[in-house]
Amino acid sequence: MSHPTFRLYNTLTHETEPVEPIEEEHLRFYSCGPTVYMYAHIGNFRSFLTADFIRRTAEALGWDVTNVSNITDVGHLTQDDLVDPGGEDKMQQALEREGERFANIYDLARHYTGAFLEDWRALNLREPEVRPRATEHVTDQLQAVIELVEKDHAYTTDQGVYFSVESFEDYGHLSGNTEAQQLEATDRETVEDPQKRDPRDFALWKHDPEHLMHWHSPWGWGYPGWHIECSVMGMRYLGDRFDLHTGGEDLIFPHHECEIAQNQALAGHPVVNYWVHTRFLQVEGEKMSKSAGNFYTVRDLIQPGPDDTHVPASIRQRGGVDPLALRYALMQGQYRKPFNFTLDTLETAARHVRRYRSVSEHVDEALAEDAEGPDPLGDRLDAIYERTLAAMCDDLNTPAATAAALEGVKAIEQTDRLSGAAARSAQDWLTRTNDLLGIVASEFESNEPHEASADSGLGTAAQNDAIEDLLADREAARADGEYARADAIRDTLDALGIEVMDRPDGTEWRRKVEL
RNA sequence: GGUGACGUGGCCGAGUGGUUAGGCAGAGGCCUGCAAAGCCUCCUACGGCGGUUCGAAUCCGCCCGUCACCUCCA
Repeated sequence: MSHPTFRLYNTLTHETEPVEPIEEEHLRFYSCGPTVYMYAHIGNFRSFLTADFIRRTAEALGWDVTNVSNITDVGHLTQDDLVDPGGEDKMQQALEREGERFANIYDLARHYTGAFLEDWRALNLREPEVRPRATEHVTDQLQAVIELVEKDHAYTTDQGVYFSVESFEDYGHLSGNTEAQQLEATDRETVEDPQKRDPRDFALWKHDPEHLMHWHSPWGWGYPGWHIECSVMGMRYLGDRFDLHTGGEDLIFPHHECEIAQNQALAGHPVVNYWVHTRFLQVEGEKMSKSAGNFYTVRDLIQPGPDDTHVPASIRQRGGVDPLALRYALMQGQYRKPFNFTLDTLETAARHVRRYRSVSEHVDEALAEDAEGPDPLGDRLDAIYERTLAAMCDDLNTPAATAAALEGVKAIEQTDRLSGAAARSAQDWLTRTNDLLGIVASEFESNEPHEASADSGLGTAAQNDAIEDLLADREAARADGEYARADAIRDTLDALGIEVMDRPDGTEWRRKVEL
């Protein structure tokens, strides 16, 4: 079967280009990961999801994938173009804010790293082949800085080491920020390093023996600049030529611009062919911010605590939404366009995810029965899958892909009685669709003790028994024509968040998804 | 001020020259004891002004608006 061409928008060229891996059918790419100083929010994961879809699409095409995704566990200054030893960094601020929770900065990093990985699995993102930590690669970073100084791409001052932007003529290509005076023109409240040669120069190493994390270097105790870690870890694991690099749109400048300069200065040639950036999302039409009250971490939505009052009560009361619903909701905008995340979208997503689960269960039942009969679904579902894959290959058009896939759900639902052959086709389609989109079933459930949540269709055995008892009473009442009593029982169930559905072949129930 | 992205029906969002996106909400119908769920039908838009063309949401120009980055941020 011939596959569609995988195309992605390349920030470097401003064009949507066919993805042509350097090694045939082997995509190698680097994804900028989080700084672990707080719980990751849904915007962070929109960006990580982009990397996950690049992986899944490549795998669906039969390619091998090597993905490196870092964890930044070094606290970097809030102004990385200066080496101001008086400044505080994000992780240090977090530690001071949460001093009672953590014994030191490493404790804090460990905690948030663990939480991040939990969220990652909950949202059904596939694990990268390599997940390097910045703190474990400081020696590599130091060596890179030394090399840059030796090659005259960097110079030292009393306060640290700077990359000399002047030494790299292509600086500004990625972002379009080519004018030095633009950077000078920006208001800066911090004290300049008087020894800095060019306002655009950025720090590679900061001299600061007082920093909570510090390492020994030829320039005394200190810590590395922010941009150098990704250059170093990328090339360490992917070599000095690899295909693609992802990140949020905010990283275009300065982070990726600086990374390109470092890479090229070190390697002597371009290192990365495609740069892919995910746009920020908004929440309910506004920039997500704590002050606006629309700032959601992943765990705010999938397992909110009773004190998380900024989370809508409807979500808190039901113990959070299905993580796959959050994943589905985040797919309703293409990564490269502005996306307005709303609770309405989340609720719709929860319904669709439940629909997939329901169809999946029916297919399982039909497989067990394995009835004789034709297979009206196979060809239809194959065509739907091809359209889904084509949408993903078209610059990760996830809204179009989910729209196409939903037609497959309908096709299965509309089939009155699934033969064994039809069920096998349906099962095969569900598996392929889940491999590509990750919205049918979690691939990590076995790793994680999944707490029974309202819309997982699970629930405690005792609860389910009570519901079954009520339904039995209702059935008896209906059989006796006592509809008033039957409807009263239905109202009781409804108040418990249970939907009752009388189908031709019997009564079914499920938990509601209204948020 | 500089750089870039984007503007589609009540809402979310596909669609790059001529033919239905889809979903959500809403209306009607089928089914049901009544509901719910599901299914069927309906609701037909492209920021504004010019231009190119037989024909533009789709190409070009200008304008308006929104968002983001230029300072930590996915």
